[in-house]
Order: sequence, then C-alpha cells, then structure tokens
Amino acid sequence: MSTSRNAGGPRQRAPRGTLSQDVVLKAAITVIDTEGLATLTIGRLAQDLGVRPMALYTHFRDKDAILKAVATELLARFEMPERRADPIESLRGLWTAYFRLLVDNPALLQLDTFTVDIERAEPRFGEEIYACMGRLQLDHRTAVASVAVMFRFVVGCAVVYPTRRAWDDDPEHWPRHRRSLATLAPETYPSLHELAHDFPAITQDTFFEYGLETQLAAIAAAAASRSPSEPHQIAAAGP
Amino acid sequence: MSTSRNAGGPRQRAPRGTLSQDVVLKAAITVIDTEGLATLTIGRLAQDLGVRPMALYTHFRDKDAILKAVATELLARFEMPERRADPIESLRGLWTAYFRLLVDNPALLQLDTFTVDIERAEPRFGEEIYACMGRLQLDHRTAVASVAVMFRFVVGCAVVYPTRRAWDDDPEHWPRHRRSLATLAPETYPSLHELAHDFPAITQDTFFEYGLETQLAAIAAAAASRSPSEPHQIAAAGP
DNA sequence: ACCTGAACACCGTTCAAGT
DNA sequence: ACCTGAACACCGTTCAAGT
Repeated sequence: MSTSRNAGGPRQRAPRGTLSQDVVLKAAITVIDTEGLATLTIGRLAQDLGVRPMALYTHFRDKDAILKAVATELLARFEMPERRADPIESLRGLWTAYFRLLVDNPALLQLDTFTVDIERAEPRFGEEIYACMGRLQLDHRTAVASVAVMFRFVVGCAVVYPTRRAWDDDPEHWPRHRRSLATLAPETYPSLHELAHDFPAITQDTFFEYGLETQLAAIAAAAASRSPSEPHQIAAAGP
Repeated sequence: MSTSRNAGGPRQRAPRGTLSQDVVLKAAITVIDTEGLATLTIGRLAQDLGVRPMALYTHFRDKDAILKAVATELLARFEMPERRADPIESLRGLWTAYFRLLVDNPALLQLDTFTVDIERAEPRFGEEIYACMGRLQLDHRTAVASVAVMFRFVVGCAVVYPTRRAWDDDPEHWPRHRRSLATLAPETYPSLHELAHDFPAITQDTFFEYGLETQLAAIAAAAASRSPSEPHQIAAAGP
C-alpha cells in the first residue's frame, strides 16, 4: 500500500531512472493528502521514493520549487462548473466550487496566500466570474469589489474550516459550548448568557452557504437597481 | 536602540535575575512586531536577552508555551470601542476594531486559527456583538450565522492583507495588472479583456469597508423585516 | 532556583565524489 | 546525467553539571 521502494535489509543504490520531476511531485502530493503539509520533508520524500535525500536536488532546485509545483498541481484540481442561464446561479456554482477546492486541499492556503489567487492562476475562473458580472450589467467598480469581498469570505471560511470542522462531528461540542456560556455572569454578559439556553448548532458548510446567499442577494439587488426594467435572468452575453 | 544586553567582547555569565516570564514575553513580542514571527527562534531570543538558549527553559516549558503567551498578549491589544446608540453603528465599530487588530498583528493569524477566536478569548467582544443583535431583535440563528459570516470575512481580509497591502502603495501595480489583462485573448477571455481598459484600483481597506457595509445592510434588512413597526435605531437594551 | 555546555535528533542545503 | 556521503549551519530540546 505504501509507495516506499526500499523493502528492508541493506539499502541498495537506487537505479538511474528512479526519479523525475513528475514522480517527486506525485509523492509530495501523496504525503500532503494523507498526512498534511507539515510532514512533508526532503528526508521523508526521499524515504518514500527509496532514494537518498540529495537525489531530489537533481530534479528540483530546492524545497521551495517542489512546493511551488505542488501548489500548481493542487490548483489544477479546481473543477469549473457548467455555465448556467442565470448569472446568479453561475456565481453560486463558481464560488462553491472554489470553496470546495480550498477546503479539500487545505495545503493551498498554507503554501502561500498568493498562490490561492485563483483569479490569476485560473483565468477561466476570473473570466466566468466577470462574465456573470457583465451579464448583470454591473459597473466595473461594483464588480471588482463584489469579487474581492466574496474571495475574502471564501478564504476566511477555508482558513477557519479545519479547526472547526471537528465541531460539526462532535455531538458533545455544542452542549459543552452552551454550558460554558451558562457559567458567564448574567450581569456582565447578559446576551451571551441568554444564548446558553438556545444556541443553534450550525455546520461550517451552512455558514458558508448563508454568507454566499447574503452576498448573492446583494449582487442581485445592485443589478436590479441598475437595470430595473430588465430582470437578470434574461440578460444575455452580448458582444 | 537594541534590547541586546551583551555589549561585545567575551560573553559573561548572565546574572541570576536576568530572566522572567514577563521579560521573555516582551522580548518575543518585540521580535514579532519588528521582524515577524518567522524570525522568532529560541536562539535569537536568547541573544537579544544576553543569555544562553537553555536559560529560557527555566521560565517556559517549551517554545509553544511562549507562543501561547504571545497570542494572549497580542489578543489583549484589542481596543473595545464605545457602545453607540445605533446597534448597526456599534457593529460597524466592533468589527472594524477586530479587523484592525488582525491586520496590525498578523502573527495572530499565523499562530493558530483558534486563538484568533476573539468571541471566546474576549467575552466582552462577543457580549457587545450579541447585545447589538438582541437590540435588533434578531433570532438566535440569524444572529449566530451573521456573526459567523462577518468573522470569516474579517479573517479572510486579514489573511490576504499582508501580500496585497504592498499593491496599494505601488503606483505601478494596477497599470501592470491592466497590461497583463490586455494580453489575454479577447475571444476566450472577453470579460477580463474588457476590464483591462478600466480596472478600478481599490485599496485593501476599501474592500473591507465595502464588505462590511454589505453585511451590515443585510443585518439591518433582516431586523427591519422582523420588526417592521420599530426602526432599529430606537430599540433599547431592555430585559 | 536559575543559568549553562555538551549532546541529540531533526531541518534544508553545498560540495565533491562516486557510477 | 543522476545518485550519494560527508559536512555545514541551522532548528528545538534533554540531561547533567555548574553557581
């Protein structure tokens, strides 16, 4: 099951074709997917590949070059959804796909806040997003600001996701949280104390959807106020 | 100007009272504020304090204990704004203060996504936020979801801030960006290509304000639909 | 009680040497 | 051209020893 190529016993010298950029990259991705970015070291990678650490430097200048390649590879996992007739529906699909990409590949956010900039890394994503904005007849400033806000919201959801995802699965988490709220002095913390009786358990995915819908509604409202006679559903992608 | 206590020449043994939890913590904060979290090492800290690395272990169990103390200290920099008559205005002030905390102390986000949970670390913040929600007569579910969305948006803004802040100050950035958009094929990327002519330069702070206002408007709308006869401005914090 | 030297198990990486 | 051993400059940390 392991990709390790050293079967125990005295270690042999690895044959000449053992490594390549692609093989190293695949091994790195495997480590990241199974055990996380923190466990990815040159030594570990060499061990998995049945090779001495220095062998990797023939194929990559340094660890940073490997990480850059990893980021590109993970970004390529983005699945562009089909374009829908309704631009608001298209936006919903696009941003949800982007959210899923970041949540399913948390290493992307750890690697570099810049590499996560899908608008530049995946021009097709930016094109689709701004095509929707155009179909909604939004001016450039409103379009760019809306995209920036949505981008930051999605990044925030994804950053916070790993620590909080465990709460959704732990049936004791919210009861425990309510109990801790109940211990707060009602005089100094009346509002928090009141929440102790009835604290709604909401999942991470629901939080994302709630914020997504709020933002989509704001965009739809801005579009409606701009072209009141023309509902956004029938706006076509003109020349 | 440096806090270093070794004035060159052969190093003397440091006198007995040199270190304390507080002194180590202050030195750690100084390093983080001036040169960032990445440069904070036990060795560097010891050097700044005119002491051998091992001396630190008398006062902190390990580096992680130092980082925890640092996080607490940085969180304590949060400045609670005055409560306003209008709950929406209060929310604006509270979230802006939180945004400023994260942006001025980027180490907070690097330390741990959990420590950044000011709602728990600073109960007064949570209390003020939910007091506003109560004054707006929002049900618990809407209140919790709105707070969660705003929290994630602020975190996203702060995560993205360091890399993008430099763009605001670089007069060549947006022209360069427009030029790179112009190189895209107009047939495959019509919407991006169109943006090349008129790409609005918007600062990080403006992006935050735009999202903040959108979210506040959504909250005000939810409050208005809940108690149509009672504008939120005059809602009092009664029992 | 507090500071230290020596030593250990890790990192990533350079450089010269093998095949 | 590709893989490797030895060595280096870093990490954080344990442990026994100094004062």
